[in-house]
Amino acid sequence: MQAEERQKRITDHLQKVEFSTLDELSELVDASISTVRRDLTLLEATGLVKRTHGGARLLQPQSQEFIFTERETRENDEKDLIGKACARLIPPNQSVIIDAGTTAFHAAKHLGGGAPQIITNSLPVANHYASNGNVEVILSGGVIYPRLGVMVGPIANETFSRMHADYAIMGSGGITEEGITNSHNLLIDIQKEMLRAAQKVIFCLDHTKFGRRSVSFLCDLGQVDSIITDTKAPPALLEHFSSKGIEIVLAH
Amino acid sequence: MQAEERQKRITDHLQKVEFSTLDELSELVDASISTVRRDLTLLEATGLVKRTHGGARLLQPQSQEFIFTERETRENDEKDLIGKACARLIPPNQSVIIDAGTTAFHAAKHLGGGAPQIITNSLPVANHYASNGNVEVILSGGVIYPRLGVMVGPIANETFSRMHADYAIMGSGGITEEGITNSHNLLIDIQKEMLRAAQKVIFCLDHTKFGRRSVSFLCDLGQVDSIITDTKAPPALLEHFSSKGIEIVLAH
DNA sequence: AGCCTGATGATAGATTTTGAAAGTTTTTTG
DNA sequence: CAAAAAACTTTCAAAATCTATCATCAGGCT
Repeated sequence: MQAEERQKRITDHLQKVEFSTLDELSELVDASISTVRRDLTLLEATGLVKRTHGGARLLQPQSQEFIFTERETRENDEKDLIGKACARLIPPNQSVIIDAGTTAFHAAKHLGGGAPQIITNSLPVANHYASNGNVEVILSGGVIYPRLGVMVGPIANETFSRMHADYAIMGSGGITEEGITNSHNLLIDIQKEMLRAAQKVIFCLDHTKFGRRSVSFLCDLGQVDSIITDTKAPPALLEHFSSKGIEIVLAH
Repeated sequence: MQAEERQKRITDHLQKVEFSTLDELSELVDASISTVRRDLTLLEATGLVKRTHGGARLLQPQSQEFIFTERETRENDEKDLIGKACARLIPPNQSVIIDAGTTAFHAAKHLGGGAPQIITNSLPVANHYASNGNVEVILSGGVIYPRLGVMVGPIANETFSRMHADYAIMGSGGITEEGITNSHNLLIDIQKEMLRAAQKVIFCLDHTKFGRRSVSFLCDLGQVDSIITDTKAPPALLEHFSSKGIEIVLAH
């Protein structure tokens, strides 16, 4: 049997059983334990499978969650730091709108303490708090945009159009001197409503977003109160934003 | 069995029973008491489980992943069969409202094939389809009711009040000759809207629900088109419902 | 052919995990 | 309150598993 076929069979098998021993796999693909070991090391590098003592297990059991949740978290010291810095900016007991997207999600993770009301259109954020009794989570509703777990469409729009909140924690695809841009039109409309609904607007943007321009225009800099980013953000741009009266927080 | 699988089984078991003794766990995973102890110390470090004298208990009983999700499924042949039978009743390409609750959730799992529109206030149902591109899921929005992952409140109510759908797949706390009852008032209002919005109303009720009466009245039998239950349901009551023109489906 | 390459299976020594048996602490019982 | 029982921690040797290495073999190339 070919190496690729073996590896496919192994992953398929793991999809079904979640855990498996080396013996089992070795018999399944009719190869020696050594070979299965080697296959597993390769598969592990792809991120689908995790080697364990004596076998392997599926890394993301069936409902592949959403693009983030655990996987991204590992590598993202950066985003996580931004998230923490953002959470520190928010006083306890405020109502907070949380945008959909990985960066905002990381901020949400650290909000736990004193946020009595979280308003979001992000399914991952909702899941994160759903089982946690001491935070009130309001979901916007709407059509689920599959891979990202965002709710979009008229229902989501309308919910936000009728909301008011103390803070909005936002993410986006890019920021330049001309303003903030994002990639999806469906999201833009909702984000505009979020900006309108919030007293204070915080943008969480890692350094890769600076100087980038996505397809759709979201808002100009006048609507932004704070920007939280990491230490690799270009100082020139930061200086410019600062001169426009935007609070800049460098997460470290 | 390998370490990780053992630990998962232990947590799963604890999700169900909240507390368990070492002997019990040791037998469950077929390992020595020493090993179970070690596993528990590890699990305790993750924060999910708390060791106690003589056993372990779940640290955050609320965080049980909405009580259902995927895990319980395996053992629930009964509810699963009801779910399958329900899915068979629904022609392809219909819009389907799905109630929150375990029974309706099981029906949702089997709908995948030809249901282009699912409308629900259940977070678990949403999660189940969120990563699956070929089903359109509309979430009602609302405040998340922690333990169950249901969205409730005015936003949810209003969303449903403006919807129309071909089918509603419902669950409830009890059914008697006088009608259908459920336990939470917050849920009742939404369920009433669901019934109104749907052309055809299907109730999924396992046999334990027959003859039981919960605190709040939901609807009388005239509003029910079909009841799906298991073979242990009391024939006398079934006969009575049938005589009122309700279609009865026994899942087997 | 002859040589190289890459994959495979086997083996030896290092590492981890396991179960059991010490001794200590906590809980129960009289 | 003290003794007994149960449960816990620590320790240790055996068992299982891992990594690294090596010999073998099939296929490709000059």
